[in-house]
Amino acid sequence: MSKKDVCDCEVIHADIVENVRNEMPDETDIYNLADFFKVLGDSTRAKIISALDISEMCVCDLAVLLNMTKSAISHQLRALRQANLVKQRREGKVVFYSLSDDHVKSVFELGLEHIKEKQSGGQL
Amino acid sequence: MSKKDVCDCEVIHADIVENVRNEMPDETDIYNLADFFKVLGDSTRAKIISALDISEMCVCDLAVLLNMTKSAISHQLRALRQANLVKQRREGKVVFYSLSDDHVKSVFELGLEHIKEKQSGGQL
DNA sequence: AAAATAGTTGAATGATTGCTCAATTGTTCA
DNA sequence: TGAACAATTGAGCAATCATTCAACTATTTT
Repeated sequence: MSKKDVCDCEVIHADIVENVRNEMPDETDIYNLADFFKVLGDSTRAKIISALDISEMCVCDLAVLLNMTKSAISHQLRALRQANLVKQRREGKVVFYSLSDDHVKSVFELGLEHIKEKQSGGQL
Repeated sequence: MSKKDVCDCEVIHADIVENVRNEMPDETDIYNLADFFKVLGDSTRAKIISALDISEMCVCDLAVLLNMTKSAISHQLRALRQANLVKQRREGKVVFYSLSDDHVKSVFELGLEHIKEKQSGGQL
């Protein structure tokens, strides 16, 4: 048994651990999922997504709306693009961004439900 | 007009910007939502949640399952606890953790749909 | 009371990350 | 062609964060 190399404790419930190990989603999927949430887990990117959920916008519009530089917005749009959350459309000098699918909207709405519930339910 | 203090560009579509500004969710909500996703956006915490979704587990079990120290697991459980994602139950020396509500499960499943779709649909 | 085990906590550290700044690309218009 | 503007990019910096390490609390057992 070499599992104790890293873990500094005995297995308490070997049966549970084995069962969970077999039932757990593929490690790669979990990793990708965490990366997906990581992209959503920044307030600037969350604002961008909330905005694009209402209307297609160009980089400059987003910069004015969020009171940030075009550069900062562009950097974050890059992250959103790489995660397949937004798509772009060029019209002359202007690049318009919009959400690339409906999943994000659903995920956002579910997340909002969660935080709203915790706001009223428990006190911090 | 003092908005140009930060943004280094002219407003391209003032009407769109104003409309979006009025329609956007409350800034506080977006901020809390981003914090919620930030907690999910780490592979260790995502694994813990995936595991607890299958069975209640103690810190030691999780440490063995994920091949990490109890300390590292405990630190992450603290983050999950503060975000109201997990709850604890003590039984003697052992503390059992479990998911605190169903929202997380739904959010995870939606997120998985998203990444599965992108896997088959587009190539990197 | 003392030993043993499960879990928590705080400080320290190495890695990641968001923004700024400066330079560059791409497009339009004179 | 060159000036003007939208957007992108890379390097650098400060802040955040995940893990380690060591010390500590809590509970059980002898």
